[in-house]
Amino acid sequence: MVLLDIDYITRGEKAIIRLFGREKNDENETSIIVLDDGFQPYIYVVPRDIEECQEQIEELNVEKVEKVEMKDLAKNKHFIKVTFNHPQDVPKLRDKIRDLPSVKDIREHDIPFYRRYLIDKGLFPMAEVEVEGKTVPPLDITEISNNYLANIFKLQGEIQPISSDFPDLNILSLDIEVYNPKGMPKSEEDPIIMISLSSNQGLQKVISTERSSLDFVETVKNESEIIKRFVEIIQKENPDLLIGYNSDNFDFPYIKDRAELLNIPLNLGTDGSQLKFMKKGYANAALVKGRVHVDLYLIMRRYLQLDRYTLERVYLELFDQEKQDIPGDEIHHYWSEGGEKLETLFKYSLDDAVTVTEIGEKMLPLTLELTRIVGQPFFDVARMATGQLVEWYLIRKAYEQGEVVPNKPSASQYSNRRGKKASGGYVKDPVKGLHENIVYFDFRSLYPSIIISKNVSPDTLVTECDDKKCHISPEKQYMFLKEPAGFVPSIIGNILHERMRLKTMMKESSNDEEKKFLNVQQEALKRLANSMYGVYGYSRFRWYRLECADAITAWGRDYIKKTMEKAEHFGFKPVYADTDGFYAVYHGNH
DNA sequence: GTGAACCGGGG
DNA sequence: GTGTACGGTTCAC
Repeated sequence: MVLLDIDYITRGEKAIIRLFGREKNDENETSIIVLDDGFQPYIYVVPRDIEECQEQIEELNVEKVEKVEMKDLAKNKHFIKVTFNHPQDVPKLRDKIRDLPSVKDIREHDIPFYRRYLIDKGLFPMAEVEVEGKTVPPLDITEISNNYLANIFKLQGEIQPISSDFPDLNILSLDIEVYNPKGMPKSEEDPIIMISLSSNQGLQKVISTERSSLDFVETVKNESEIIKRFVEIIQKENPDLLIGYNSDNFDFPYIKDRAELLNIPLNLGTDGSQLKFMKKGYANAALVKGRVHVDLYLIMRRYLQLDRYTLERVYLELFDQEKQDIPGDEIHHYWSEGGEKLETLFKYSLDDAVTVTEIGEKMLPLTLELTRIVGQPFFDVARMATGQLVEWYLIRKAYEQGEVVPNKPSASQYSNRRGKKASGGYVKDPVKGLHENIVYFDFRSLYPSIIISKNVSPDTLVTECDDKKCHISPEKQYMFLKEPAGFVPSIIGNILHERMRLKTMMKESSNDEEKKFLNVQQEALKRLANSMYGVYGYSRFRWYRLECADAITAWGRDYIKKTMEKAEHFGFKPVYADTDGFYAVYHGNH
C-alpha cells in the first residue's frame, strides 16, 4: 500500500501507531489503517556518572534503562538509552531526568513519536510499504464506529519499505464562497453560499442553494445541506489529497465554524473522524485523518518568488494566462442580483477550484518527491520551511549512522545566535552603463562544492591543526579535518551523486513520462543540496555552526574573486558580481 | 534608532 | 502533541 499519513492513538496505557494507507487494484481503491502497538518512545541521556545515573533513572517510572555506545559529532560516547511506556511520559519525565545530579544532558527528547517511528522503521510516506499479516482484523484494540471508511488491521509481522514508482493519487480541490455584505466574512453571521469541488478524476461541481442552468451546479435546500452534501461527496470520491488555497486559514476553519453552528458532523476522515486543527505556532493547519490536506498557498510562497501570492497572480506566473476575478467585496452583489451575474459567480467559483487542481498537479510532484527523500509525512513536509526539511533529513541520516542528534537551541542560545551573522557573499557594485557582449559565470553549486571539498562540518571543525591535516579557511582561518568525511559533507556528497545518477538516467531514457518523473526527483535533490549550505547560519538549526557558515562564504568570496581576476586576465571585464556569480564584458584584446 | 505590532492569503 | 512559524515592513515612541 501507499503510506499516506501516520499518527498515534492511546488505548489503555498503550500508544498505538496508525498508518494510513491506500491500496489500488484495477478499479478498486481501498483506504487502509494499519495498527502497530509494538513501538515505544525513548531518549538518550548524557551521564556524568554512568552507574549512578542508571540507578537513579531506574527508580523512575520508565520501561527500560540501558547503556549504549553512540556517536556524538563523530566521537564515540557512552549514553544511557531510556525507554518510556508512552510518548506523553517523555515530556513528563524528561525534566526530572535532566535535573538529576548524575545527568549532564538529555538528547533526542523532542522528536514526535510518529516521526521517530518512520525513522526507526525506515519508512517513507508517499512510497509503497509492505504489511505482513494484515489479514487479521483485531478490532478489539480500538473502538469502531459504523461509519469507518477504511479497513483496519493489526500489524502482525513486519512493516517494510519497498521501492516504488510515483504514487498515482486521487486529488480533490475545494473552494468556498461566502455571503458577506459587510466586509471580510465573519463565520458567526455570514453563511456559506457555495462549495466548489474539482478533482483530477473528472469531478467538477458547485453545491449551492440557488438554481442554475449550468449543469455543474447542484442545488440543495439550505446551507446545512450544502455542508452535508460536501461531506458525502468527499466520502464517496475518497480522495488521497485534499487541496485548497489558503484553506488552512480560511476555507476549512470557515466550514468548521458553520458546521458547528448548524450542528452538522464533519466526518471527513477515513477513520470517520472529524476535521481537526493543529496549532503550528500562531498558524493553523487543517487536518483530515487518512487524507492529506495541502494548502497550496504555503507551497507557492516557498517555490515562487513573487510580489503577491493571490491565486490570480500565481496562475499567471505558472500558466502565463490571466484568470478572471470577482473582487471579494462584490461577491454578495453577484449573489443577490441573480441571473447572468449569478451564473458568472458559479463559473468563477468552479474556476477557482479547477485552478487549484491545475496548480496542484503542476506543483505538488516536487513536494511529493521531497517527502519521499526527507521521509516525513506529506502533510508536514508541505508545511515545513527549508531549514526544517534539511533538519529532518539529517535527523534520519543521523539515525542511520548511529549519531545522536544535537539538541535544538534553548531560548537564550537562540537569541544569542540571532544577534550574530555569518559574513555574506562577495558583491561588486554594477558598473553603470549599457554593456554589450555580456558573459555570465554561474556559481550556483559553489557552496555545496565548498562544503564537500573543504569538508566543512561541525564534526570536522578543530581548534588546533596544520595545513597537512586540515583545510584552513581564508580570513578567519577556521580549520577542518581533511579526514574522515564529515557528517554534513558526506550527506551532500551522496545527494549530489544521486542527482548526477538521475540526470544520466534522464538523458538515457526514451520514455517521456519517465523523463518527467526523473526530472522532478533530481530537482528535489537539487533543492535539498542547495538549501543545505545556508543552514549552518540558521539560528534554529540543530547543527548550527557560525564558524562553518563563515568559512563557507569566506571560501566563496575567495573563489569568486580569484575567478574574476583570471577572467580579467583573459579579457573579460567584470561589471557586476553577487555571491554566486558575476557578469563580465568581453573586450577581445587577446 | 529601536523594538513592538502587523501582515500575508482567503470573501 | 517527544509541539509552539517566519521574514519583512510599518508603527509608535
